[in-house]
Amino acid sequence: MAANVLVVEDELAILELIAVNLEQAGFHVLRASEAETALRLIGEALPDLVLIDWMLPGLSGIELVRRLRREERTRALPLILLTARGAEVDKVLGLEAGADDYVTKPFSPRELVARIRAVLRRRRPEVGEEVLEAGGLRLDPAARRVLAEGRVVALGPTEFRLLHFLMAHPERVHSRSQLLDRVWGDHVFVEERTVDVHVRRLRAALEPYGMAALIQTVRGAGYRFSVQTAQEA
Amino acid sequence: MAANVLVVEDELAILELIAVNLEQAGFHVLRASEAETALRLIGEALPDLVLIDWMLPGLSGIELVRRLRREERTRALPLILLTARGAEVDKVLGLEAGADDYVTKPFSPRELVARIRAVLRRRRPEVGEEVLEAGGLRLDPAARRVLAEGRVVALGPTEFRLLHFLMAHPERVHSRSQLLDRVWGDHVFVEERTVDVHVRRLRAALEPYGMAALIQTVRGAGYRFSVQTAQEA
DNA sequence: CGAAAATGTCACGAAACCGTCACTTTTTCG
DNA sequence: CGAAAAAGTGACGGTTTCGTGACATTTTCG
Repeated sequence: MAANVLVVEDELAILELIAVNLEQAGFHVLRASEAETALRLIGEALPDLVLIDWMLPGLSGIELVRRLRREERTRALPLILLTARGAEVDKVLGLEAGADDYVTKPFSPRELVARIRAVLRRRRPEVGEEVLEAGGLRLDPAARRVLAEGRVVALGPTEFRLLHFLMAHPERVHSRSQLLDRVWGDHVFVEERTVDVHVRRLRAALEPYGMAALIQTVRGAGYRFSVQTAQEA
Repeated sequence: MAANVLVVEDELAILELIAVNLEQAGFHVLRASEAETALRLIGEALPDLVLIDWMLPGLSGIELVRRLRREERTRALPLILLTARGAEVDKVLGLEAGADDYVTKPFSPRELVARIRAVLRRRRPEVGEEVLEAGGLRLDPAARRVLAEGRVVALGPTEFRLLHFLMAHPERVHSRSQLLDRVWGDHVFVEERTVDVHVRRLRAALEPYGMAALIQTVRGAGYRFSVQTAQEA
């Protein structure tokens, strides 16, 4: 998951309270205390969701929502409004302006996290769901399962993602840093040699089916999934 | 499409106006002019969506919404509230009570139909009433009964819905949050780990028939109902 | 009303998984 | 040939994830 959430809130105590809760729930948090900073951050690092307080100095929360909905780039950006209890009218205006949801202060942290998750879930399209087949291997992303000649191959989460990526981009070499970016994630810092270890684990899992040769080492460059050169061993 | 829509509205002129428009749009319309009749109709012929006027004699619209959301059988039922213009507070209360959307009177017929379609679309693709059979299990939604090799399996309501959903979408992984959305319902906020516990209860119920292996854990991803891999233990 | 059933949450322990390291083997190249 | 570089291998500690039993609360129903 590890979604980026931008929190726009001028009361610092509340801002931090929210941030702590979100980070505990596994989100990465960006902070802004007024609309201008928020807009700049959105421009720089397009977050996955923005949590906006209704009361902001300068450009108000609802105006920020309207503005984000108007612009092409941010039109589909999930937005949640924070409103004070009792300001009922505002909430409806917020929803009409294009917010995806709203949360009233004071809020329960659990509800906040639940609503964020719900909104994110609703937005996410299904991608990379096609079944991949090559060299006697069959990888089904929806079922999270790999079959070798009809037999189930036991893979850990990381090995599965690694094989998924390699099979989605076969017959070409991927450097260790590329693999770290695409399989582990951009912002994750791990040693490059970690890739070696997971390649080894993946090979070990394929070995019983005689398919370890599908994952090939290209010395000085990286790894490759290839059916063509697999036989030559 | 041909969805069943129950309209709850005490002003007969408006009720008929709505009914005509909906029928023209291809919906099948049920009518009720107060909450008690509505509840009876919902009990008899579980409609696909209920359109509820805020102002009703006796049990008010919003109380009806709350009640429907509380009860097991109707928790996931799509609800739209009809409110008079200007009654902003009501709308928000309605949404908080669990309505999926609201429409202000006077409304444009086109908007009404559009919102109904939108809410229905957002809903789960209805898990039908058809009998599901897989891996020696037989689930009959109409009878709300599960048979394992001909013998009745004792399941609680939640376990039944969980198994129903899993069997309706077999051979693919469902994350805990997906399951919460589609088995518990969008409006419910419960911990993700709750899913684990119910999976455990479901497995315990299937265990005596040696069918616990049908429900599989996919580490880091969720759960899966699968006949294919069930044997390999 | 009161017993029974169902539900959601928590705490604890076991198992799986991950990243890193030290060491070995293989390859490259002066 | 022999040293250096690159990749393979096995092991280990720490963390995450999941299964399990227990418990309090709510709901159902006689």
